[in-house]
Amino acid sequence: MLENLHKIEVQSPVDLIITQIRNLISTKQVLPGDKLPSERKLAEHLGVSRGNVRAAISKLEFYGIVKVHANSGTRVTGLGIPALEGLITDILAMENVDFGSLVDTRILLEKEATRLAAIKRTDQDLKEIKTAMLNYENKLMKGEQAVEEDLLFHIKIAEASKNSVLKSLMLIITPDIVKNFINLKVCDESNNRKTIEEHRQIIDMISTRDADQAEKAMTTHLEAVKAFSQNFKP
Amino acid sequence: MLENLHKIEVQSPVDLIITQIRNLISTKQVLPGDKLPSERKLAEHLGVSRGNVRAAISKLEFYGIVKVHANSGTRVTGLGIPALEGLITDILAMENVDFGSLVDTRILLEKEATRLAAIKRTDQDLKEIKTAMLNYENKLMKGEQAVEEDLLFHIKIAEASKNSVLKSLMLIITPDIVKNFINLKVCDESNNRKTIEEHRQIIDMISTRDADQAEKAMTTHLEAVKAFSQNFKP
DNA sequence: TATTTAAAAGTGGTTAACCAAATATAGTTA
DNA sequence: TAACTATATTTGGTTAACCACTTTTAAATA
Repeated sequence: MLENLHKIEVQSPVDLIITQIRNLISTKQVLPGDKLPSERKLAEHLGVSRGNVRAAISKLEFYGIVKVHANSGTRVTGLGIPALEGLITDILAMENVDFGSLVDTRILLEKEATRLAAIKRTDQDLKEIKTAMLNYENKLMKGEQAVEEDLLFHIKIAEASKNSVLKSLMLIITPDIVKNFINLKVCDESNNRKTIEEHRQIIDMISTRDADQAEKAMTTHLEAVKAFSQNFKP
Repeated sequence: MLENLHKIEVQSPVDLIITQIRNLISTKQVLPGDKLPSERKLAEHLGVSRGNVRAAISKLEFYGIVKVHANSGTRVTGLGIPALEGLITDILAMENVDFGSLVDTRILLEKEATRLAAIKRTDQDLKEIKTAMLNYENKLMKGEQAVEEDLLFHIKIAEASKNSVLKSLMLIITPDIVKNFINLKVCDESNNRKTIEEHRQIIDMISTRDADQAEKAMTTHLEAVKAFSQNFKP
């Protein structure tokens, strides 16, 4: 009997409001550059409190959809209406992203980061990467999970690439990776020794500034993760 | 005389609060899994209103640093303390990213997106890409700027790649690209004909499902942009 | 009529009080 | 003593009033 009950979609007030405002924009009732209705009017029309409208607009500003000007108004930014069609929902939906895409994209970013790191790393970078690696190994030796320490090792490499955007994007997808790893219990204890060896090889190649080999080592390291993820596709 | 005046760093209250909370976490006064002090106590200690603390925590939740539980408390998420060291500031600083990194990373993402699009595109995808291209051309013919339409063309390709993360990341960096393009007045009218031709080649290769040639065509298309950006490095 | 000026209406920003749910505490009972 | 219960406290969520600044409006002035 219970299987006939459908899961209730809890949709927070602010998400509802965001949807409404998006409609306002995509139906061209508000053009880019135009002012959004004031927070008070929005609140009254939507039948919610101004605080909720405020929170929704705050999110919208995060996504770069609108720009609030103190005491003056909130304007829709120039990024054209057409692009907005699916934009907001897509970014919001990133939370429920499929693991395969996540791993593929991670590999793409990390390969490039490793290549660049081999070329542009400073001695200080190398030192920090090694420290991160040791932190990972130590935690592993104590028999604890070390997903976060592992990720930090990779982020340090991205840092050494001197490409700030590359690093930022890695930071953005990192929480999702951590979440999925823990959910799926990816951490295979038997692979620890192999992982440690692969890390050391990557560092060696970065250390000797061999970009091609560094990228190759990282690719090898990540392909195992990808193979694993494919076994868990729903 | 005026040159002796230093620009005043306007730092909004919430950014200050975020910094304080970050310190609280990175100095291990609050461990992952621990509850953050209540909003009221934070507000009192920091000498600000609870609303500001609320806004700061909201941002922190966006970044995945904390998770708020209604009527119970706000907890620091598992993503380890070490990674937090520079995380928040880095993401916040992404607004002032250097154009070179931005273009490099865009090329990286787009090459992969184009490759995948050639393989995985549906007929519907192809149709939408062509529509986006025509929108771009039409606006160009009217002598208007068409940065946004250009970007939308590229986003449609990312959509066809069927890799949601890839698309999301492109959406994230798109506003920055638009901003910089407009600031630098990159749109070179003399290149219009060349750009249109390159777009058509990319579509042809995606249409015939030739992944290698599609990626190559996209690379050619973007290299011009990269060359331009290097002439404008500060 | 064109320009200036002053008042009023509107804006986002901020604050303090109140709400219901979750939690901790003390009291009661077996 | 242990388990349960009722109460008090603490929590994030919500609301409405107030603030300072901006924009609009309309009146006064040249």
